[in-house]
Amino acid sequence: MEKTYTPHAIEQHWYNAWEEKGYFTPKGTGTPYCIMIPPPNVTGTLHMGHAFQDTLMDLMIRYHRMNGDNTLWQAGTDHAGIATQMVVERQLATEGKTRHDLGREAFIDKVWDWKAHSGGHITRQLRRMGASLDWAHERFTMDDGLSQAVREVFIRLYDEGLIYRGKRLVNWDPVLHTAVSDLEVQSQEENGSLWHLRYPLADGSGHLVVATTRPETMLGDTAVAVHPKDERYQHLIGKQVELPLTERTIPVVADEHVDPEFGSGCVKITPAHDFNDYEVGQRHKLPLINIFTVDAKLNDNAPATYQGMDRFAARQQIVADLKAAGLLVDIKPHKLMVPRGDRSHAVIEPFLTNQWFVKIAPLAEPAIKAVEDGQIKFIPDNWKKTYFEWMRNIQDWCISRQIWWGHRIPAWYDDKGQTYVGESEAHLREKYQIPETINLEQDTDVLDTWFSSALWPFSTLGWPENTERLKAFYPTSVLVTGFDIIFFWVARMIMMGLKFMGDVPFREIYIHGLIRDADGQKMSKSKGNVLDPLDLIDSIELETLVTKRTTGLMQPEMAPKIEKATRKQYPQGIPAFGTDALRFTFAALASTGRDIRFDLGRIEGYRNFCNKLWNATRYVLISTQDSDLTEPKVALSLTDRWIISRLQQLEAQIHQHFKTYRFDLAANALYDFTWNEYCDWYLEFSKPVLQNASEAAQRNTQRTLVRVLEALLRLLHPFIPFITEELWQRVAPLAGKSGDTIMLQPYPQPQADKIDVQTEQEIDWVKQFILGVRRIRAEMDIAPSKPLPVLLQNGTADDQQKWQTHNSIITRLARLDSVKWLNAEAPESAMALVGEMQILIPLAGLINKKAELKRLNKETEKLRKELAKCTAKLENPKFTARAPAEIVEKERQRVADMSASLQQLETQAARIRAI
RNA sequence: GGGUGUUUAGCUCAGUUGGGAGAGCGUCGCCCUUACAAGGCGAAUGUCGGGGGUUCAAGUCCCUCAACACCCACCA
Repeated sequence: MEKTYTPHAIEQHWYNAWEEKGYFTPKGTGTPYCIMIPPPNVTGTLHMGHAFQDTLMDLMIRYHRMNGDNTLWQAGTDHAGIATQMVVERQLATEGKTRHDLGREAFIDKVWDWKAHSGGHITRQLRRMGASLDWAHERFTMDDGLSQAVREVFIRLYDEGLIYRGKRLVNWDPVLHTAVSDLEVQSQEENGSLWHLRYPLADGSGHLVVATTRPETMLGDTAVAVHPKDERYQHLIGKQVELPLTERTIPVVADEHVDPEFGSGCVKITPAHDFNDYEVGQRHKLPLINIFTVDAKLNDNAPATYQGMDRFAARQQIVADLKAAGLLVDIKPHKLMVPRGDRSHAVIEPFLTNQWFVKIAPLAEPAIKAVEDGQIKFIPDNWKKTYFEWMRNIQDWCISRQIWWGHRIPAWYDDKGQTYVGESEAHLREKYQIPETINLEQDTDVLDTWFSSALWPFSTLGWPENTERLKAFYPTSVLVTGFDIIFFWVARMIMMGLKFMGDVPFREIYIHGLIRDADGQKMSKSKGNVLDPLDLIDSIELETLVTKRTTGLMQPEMAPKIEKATRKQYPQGIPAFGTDALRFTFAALASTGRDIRFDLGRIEGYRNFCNKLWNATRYVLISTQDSDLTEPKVALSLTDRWIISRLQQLEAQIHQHFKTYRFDLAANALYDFTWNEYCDWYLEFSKPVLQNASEAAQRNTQRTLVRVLEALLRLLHPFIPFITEELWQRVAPLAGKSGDTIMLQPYPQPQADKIDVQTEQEIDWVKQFILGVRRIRAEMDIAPSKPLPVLLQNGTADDQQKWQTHNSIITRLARLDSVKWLNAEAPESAMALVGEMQILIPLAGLINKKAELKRLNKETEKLRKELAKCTAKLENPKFTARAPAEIVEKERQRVADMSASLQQLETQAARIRAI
């Protein structure tokens, strides 16, 4: 076995072997356990958020698979409509073409082509993470089955009146030429101006002043509104004003929407280009005048001089023209929230178009109830508040998109504009007896990507067919996702699941935190602080990292700053830590309800942990070579029983932590047991046994070394699958285990009868003894190599018995020379206490008197403080009267123990002083 | 404006029903002790954000203030 752990040598090999042998496919028997992967975009590359999320899912999946459940982790990717279309369009752009040059069909072929060649990137990366997804049943949101499910859902919702088409004001992306949903609009604060414009009254009796951040929309104004109770403007209500730059006059209306405190208290109303104004327009039956084209250029409804101008050019021109006409009163700087498309970053325009909507209220109601009733639980529980907040204020969902890549809306129109919704043109002609002479045109729109994602928990399992997989795995067990898509995805899956399956899509929703950089900043390309999980696994040279971080920036001027920071933070680049270390880090940091700062120090520490495990295994293998490890013929030793007992306690904890999604606590418990109990103590205990003890005792210890390690590897496997498989292959045969893979071995279950509290206490005594000697040695500056003579005094019969049992271990681990029980007066010594028993190390030649006094003093002080606190508590009559009896008793015991120790320490100090 | 979270050692974070403040990293000593220097042994370190309250007892429960972070909605 190699002396040092090198992750690369083992990872690739084991993953391929697992996948080839079909270990990721559900075994078909046992309790079903299922997680649906949140389908990554087919265009995507794995980022830290994915890596974290997928690690958590793989942990649960491997845990349940080992527990014997019928375990499915459903694989798949999302067609990601706009994102994918943009990728392919960008590619076309390099050839100087647009999608319109190709036409719809050829373009879509091109996208499929792209998917076939480049679409598998992220699934390959998932494999590098060790994710045990059922690749054999991988799905894609646009494959035939899922497309069929999408049509079925659309048609059924339409037939029930839950999908409708209407001309509405929607969020329009003038760059992508499509409607987007409310959720896809990101508002951000930007600097703008508030223009104060004068509108003359039509009767020539004066004017009023409106304030606006968007002067160009004035060309679409159809009213001015004032607050009905605003005393300043009572006389204006019902009058007409001349709309400057146009030939039109518009009315002054009274509406509650107006805030008299803001601006001038008069608001221009543009119903076709503002959501609030639209509402006002509806209330007052105002006409809607659309002044924009799909590119947000001024259209034919605008005066001729402005037609064809871009909205921002038109703004400047209109302001200039108003100024020239003496109608510009004031320009004030003003901060405002600008709505931008989350994909194109273009300023979103409220725009009047025909779109398809899902009537959401009837679907939301049962979805709210499911969470209220606890049929679905959020973890952490708080997220349900966010969920309710949104669901109770939910708006109809605009599901049509004017792009090409996606599920085509299954609606056809005849020449008279009659709408038919159905499976296909042929079906419809059949169903409605439409002769071929009547032309049917399919709607050109496609569906919002999230429409198909909403069906993911059942469409992937074969719905609308009632397949075996669907029966077995729906509802799924848990959904693991980030808070950012609770609205986009989680809520919509719940609504669709309840509607079409009659049951919730998952029983629990585990919401994890965000991975941030070491300074707590969000990772983003523009900040140049992105870490690539694959670089952490494989390593990356500084120069490559710098190049990676500084190319393709939206703001290239940031490059020098990013380069400098990167060179400073990673002067040596990033070393290879391996997948297991990365996974363990994610697990260890995954406390619930908290974002994670990812710090290289942590992953390094856990890489070292893997190395520790590697070397411990090496020791065990070396120590058990050619040994007979059959059933023990004599009783196990106390140290053997101790580590076995500790192992049971660990196993119980791990199960508990999985149940409560506390992967951090599970990882810490495993780390602690492996390093601080198994390696630091048990392996050390085993050394004297293997050198000196009887053959039977040796065999028992060898057997225990192997068996505990074997169980430990299984416990660790969900966290660090590669190294545990590699090591298990070597250890398992010695432990009498057979099987092709650790992946399918049973997860260890605690056995209550092997928990032995008394033995744990006894070994604790041994540890205290050894630690006492080590402390004196270190603080007295005695060379670790020098064996020490020790005298024992004041011990009980029990202490003597324990010493008898464990003397060889203690002698070795504490490096003792000789040990004597003392009845007579002790010579001048340094002292440590184990309970009442004194461990004395004679001063002669070894120990500095002053140093020992100082050391005793320090311990005495600490004890005295603690004792004072406890005594005060006990002297309080209210405490003894009201606190539970066992708490009072515990305090009394502590005071007794501390007083006894204190007295011994003081006597010892006095003795040394007297010398 | 509405909502949610966070604040514990130098740093990153645990702290389960209120009952002796913990871990990792870092720091400081000593050590190449035959599994491991990616290591071993030992040590130091806290007005648990501030204030108030409930309680015999508060990091933990309640109120309040502050700082930071995030989400939703917005004033044209």
